[in-house]
Amino acid sequence: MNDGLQQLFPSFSTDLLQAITDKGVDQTATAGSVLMRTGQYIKNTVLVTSGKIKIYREDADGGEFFMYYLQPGQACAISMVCATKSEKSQIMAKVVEEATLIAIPLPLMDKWMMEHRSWYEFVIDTYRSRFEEVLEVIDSIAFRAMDERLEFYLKRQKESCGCNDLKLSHQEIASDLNTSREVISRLLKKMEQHGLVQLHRNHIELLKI
Amino acid sequence: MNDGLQQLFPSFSTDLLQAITDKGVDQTATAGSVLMRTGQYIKNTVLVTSGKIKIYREDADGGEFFMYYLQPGQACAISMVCATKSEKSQIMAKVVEEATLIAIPLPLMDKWMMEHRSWYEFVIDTYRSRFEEVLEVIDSIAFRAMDERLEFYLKRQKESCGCNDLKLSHQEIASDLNTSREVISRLLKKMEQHGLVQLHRNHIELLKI
DNA sequence: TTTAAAATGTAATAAATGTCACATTGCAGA
DNA sequence: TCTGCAATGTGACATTTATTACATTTTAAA
Repeated sequence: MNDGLQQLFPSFSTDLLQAITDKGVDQTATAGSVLMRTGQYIKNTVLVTSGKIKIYREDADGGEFFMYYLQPGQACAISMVCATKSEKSQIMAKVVEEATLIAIPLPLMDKWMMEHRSWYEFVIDTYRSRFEEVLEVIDSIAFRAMDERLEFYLKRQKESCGCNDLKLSHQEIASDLNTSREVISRLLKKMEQHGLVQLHRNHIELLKI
Repeated sequence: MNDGLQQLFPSFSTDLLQAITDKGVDQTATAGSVLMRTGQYIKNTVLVTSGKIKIYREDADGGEFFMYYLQPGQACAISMVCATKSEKSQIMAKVVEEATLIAIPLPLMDKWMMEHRSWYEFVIDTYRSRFEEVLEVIDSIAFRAMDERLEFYLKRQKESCGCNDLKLSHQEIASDLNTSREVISRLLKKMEQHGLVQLHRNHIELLKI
C-alpha cells in the first residue's frame, strides 16, 4: 500500500487506503493540459496526489473565470456530485503544475459511501468546503469593485502556493478575473505605490497582503 | 403518516417518509421573517413543505445578494452540509410566503444517509443541483452586464413562481442584484420599449421572457 | 547578435454603472 | 375626499471599467 497516500489523506481509514490503492487508477497530467472540459461526461472521481490544478467556469464566448485550485490531498467536488449520475461537467480543469491523480471508478464512489465512514466524511467535507469557497467568490464579484477583487485574488493565490512570490502575468490575472490586462496593470501599479506589492516581470512579490 | 409528504417528496421510500413523520419537527414561518441568519449555528436540516423562501448571501455592509429560492419539495443544501459538523450558516434565509417546514434533528441527517438509500440520493442530488445553480449565478455576475443579469433574474423568478406576472418592486430587484433602483428602472424601461415586459405598479408582466 | 514575441506601461476615450436630486403617480388609510 | 407614503420616472453628473492605440522593456529563439 502506498505510504505517501496516507500522509496526503490522513483521515482515511486503513481499509479505505487499501481500497484506493487496489481499485484507483493512477494518472499523470502534464502542465498546461486541460484535464476536463465543460460539457464532458464525468466518468470517475479524482483525487489529487501532486501538482496543481485550476478550476474554471467557462462562458459561451470563450471567457474563463477562475474559481479555485485543486491541490494534493484534495478531491474534485464536482466529480463527486456528478459521478453518482454521470452528469456532464460544469467546469473546466487546467493543469498548472504537472499533476498525479488517482481516478476512482464511478460505482466505487457510491459504494464506499456506505462502506467507509472516513470516505463519507471526506466527501461531505469536500462538498462543504468547496461550496463555502464558491460562496466567497460570489461575495467578491457581487459586492466588491475590481481593486478589492484583485486583492482577494492575490490572497488566495498566496494561500495556494504558500509563498509571497506569485508567478503570474498581468494577462493571466486579468483573464482569471474576466477583465482586461490594462485594468490589472493599473491596479497593480497603484498597489505598488501603496507598498502592498512589488512588481517584477512575470512575478509579483506580495509585501503586505 | 402524512400523505401530502409523499407527493412533495416522491423519491422517498415509505420507511423514510415514516421516519420523517415520526422524528421531524413541524414548524411554521410567517412571511417576512428571517429563518436563518448568517453566522448562526445550524441545528438541523430543513425540508420545505409549503411557502417560499429566499436565500441570500450577505456582506459586511448590509448588502444582500439573492442566490436562489427554496420551495416545497426541496431542502436547504447548506443546512445539509453544515449539519454534519454543526457549522455556522453562510447564508441568510428570508421567508417570502408563509412557509411550513420539517426540521430534521442533526444526528438523523447523518444516520439516514446509511439507512435510507432514497435519503442518500436526495441529499446528493440536492447538493448537485444547488451547486449547479450557484455556478450559473456566478456566470451571470462574472460574465454579464447588468441588462443580461436582469433578464436572467427575471427568468429565474418566472420559473420559481410559474407565472408571467412577478410581484416585485424595482427596489427589491435592485437589492437582490446589489445595484441601485434607478439602474433597474432604466433597464426595465428599455425592456418595455423592446416589448419584453409590461410594467405596472408593484408588478411586472413578462411578455417574451 | 539580431529579431520576434511576450510582458508591461500609459494615455485618451467610450461605455456602463452608480449617485444625487427631484418630479410624478397611484394607493391606502385618516 | 384628502393626505402622505411608497413606487416609479428622469436628467445631470461622477466614477469605474472597458477599449483602443501605442511605446517600451525583457526574454527567447533564430
